[in-house]
Amino acid sequence: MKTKLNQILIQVVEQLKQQGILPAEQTVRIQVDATKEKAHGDFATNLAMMLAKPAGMPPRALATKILALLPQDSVITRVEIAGPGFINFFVADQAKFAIVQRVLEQASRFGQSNVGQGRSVLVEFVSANPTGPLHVGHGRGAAYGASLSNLLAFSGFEVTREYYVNDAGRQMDILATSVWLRYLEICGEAFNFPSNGYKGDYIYAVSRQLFAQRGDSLRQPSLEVFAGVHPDEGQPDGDKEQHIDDLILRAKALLGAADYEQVFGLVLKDILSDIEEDLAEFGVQFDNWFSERALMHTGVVDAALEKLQKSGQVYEQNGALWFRSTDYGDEKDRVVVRDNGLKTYFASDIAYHFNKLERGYETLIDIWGADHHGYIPRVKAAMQAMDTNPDALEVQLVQFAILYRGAERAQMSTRSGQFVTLRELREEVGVDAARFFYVARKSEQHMDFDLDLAKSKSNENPVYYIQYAHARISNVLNQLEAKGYTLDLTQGLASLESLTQTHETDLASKLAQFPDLISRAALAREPHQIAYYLKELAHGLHSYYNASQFIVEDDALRNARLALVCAVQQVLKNGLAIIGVSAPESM
RNA sequence: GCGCCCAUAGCUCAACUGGAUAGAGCAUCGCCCUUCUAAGGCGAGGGUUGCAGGUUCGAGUCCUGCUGGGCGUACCA
Repeated sequence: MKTKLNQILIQVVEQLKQQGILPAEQTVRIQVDATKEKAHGDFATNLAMMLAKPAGMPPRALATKILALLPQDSVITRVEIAGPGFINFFVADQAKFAIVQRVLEQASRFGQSNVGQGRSVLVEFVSANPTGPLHVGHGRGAAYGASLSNLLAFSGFEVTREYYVNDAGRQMDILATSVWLRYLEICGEAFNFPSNGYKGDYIYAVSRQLFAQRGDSLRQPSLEVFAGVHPDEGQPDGDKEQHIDDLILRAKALLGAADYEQVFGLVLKDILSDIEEDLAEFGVQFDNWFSERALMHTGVVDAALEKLQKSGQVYEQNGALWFRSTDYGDEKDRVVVRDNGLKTYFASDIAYHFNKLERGYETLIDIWGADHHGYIPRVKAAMQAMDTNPDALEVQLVQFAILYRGAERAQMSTRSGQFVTLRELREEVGVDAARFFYVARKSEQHMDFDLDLAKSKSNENPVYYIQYAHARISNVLNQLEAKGYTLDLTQGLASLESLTQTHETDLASKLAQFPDLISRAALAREPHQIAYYLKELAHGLHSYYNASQFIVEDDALRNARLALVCAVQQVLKNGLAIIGVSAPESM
């Protein structure tokens, strides 16, 4: 309907040009919107107001001219000029119900579009360091990324979901060393655990696993382990960073390359499989787990650096290698190889983003925590320096969820071992509520997450409101059989003209908005719009349910109502599927 | 200091990307279960959209300057 009005208006604009009312070279963006208020009809356009100036006449006068040019159409019962110059269209009730048949025919495909035009998109999200379990902060990125990916796939994009595994670098060494130290404690060694080591329970679990596999064959006397190690924080002249770095060197030296690798590999595998399982239970799945270590070991990072070197975009200073990111608008140049010879995380990221494009993706969507926003200019700079288009990268920042327990703010820190994990959240609140809660908020909006509220009053969560609407319809269909009727959709679709209630036309209009809403949400990367739409649709259903009985004696009326309600159920289901929430048959 | 993000009802959030009288849920106060599920419905109250200017037919939305909060500003990841 909306596209039809669009086409009509395009023709009207052409005629205005021919009549000399509009300059021939005038470009126009036709805008037709579903109205918020019923008094304004079903659709409205602001065309006359947009063109008032180029036409050199008042909006309402122009609107009158436009009205005269509109072709007769049986579907449009009335057109009127309103307010400052809006043109409102009133659609015949009977035409509104045509959507019911479309929904039922297209079923799970209803709402799909081709706005993506088959463009290949790589959506990279979560990508949390594998140094511990996911916490609730990651949950928001996971929920957003998964929903956005579904939304894009539904809208004609070719989507690949990727998790970048930061399995290289110092944090991983600290982790491996922490595991070994806990292992030594299990063996019976006594010492002060480094203040900067990882202290979570999951470290013990891996250490016990290590002990089970290797007995005490990796044991070293603690005196030997701490020999020559810089003192820890809290001791005279102590430095926790220096302390842990020295311990890493001791671990590597005392264990040897092969055994160190085993410890490293054990903890990495343990944590990664835990993350993968955690996400799967949260309804989030990846097509690809992309390893940073692999990127380094296969020489991809070196190749990227070499490319920059050849084009003269890196230089040496103070023993480090710098990339001239200021040439591309960054605040300062960035180190890619440190004076100790280690490549920075940024070096891998240059190679990684180049690699993404090399794999053939046209659009790269990175979903990052908002604390990484300062990182965007340098990555874009690198893409430009690597001779690729920086506009191919689109960074979606997700703000932190600030956790509360009642009025008290809960602190999160992976290393102190005090945090709320995603797993705990799932168990307390449930997957559906958690997914919905996260995705119902605009991603760049700061968000307060009150755990006490989420679990103690979970019945008040809006997700149940939507699910309830879905379940209610299932229940009606069950009741239908219990009362000895059979659903006859063919008759229902043929009898839609018997639907005359406001609730019914409202629902039909709402259904008709779904495809457009999906396209808009996909292009804006805003899955939260779906959540709000579903609430409104559910509200329409609940109102209708309270106002009239669906299972009535009149066959035609009964089946018409049921056809409408089945269509509502289908759309609820499609929308919920995109945001990763289940559509229960009963509650 | 500089940069990015945010500020909307008591609370948590929307507002179709510049449109008409700024909307929902929670909380508060009235009603509605002999009916297909009351996890529901109907209604009421609640607002100078942080403040001050500007842009235009029209601003919660855009521009400038403040105020207040978050984040960033590493040879960390």
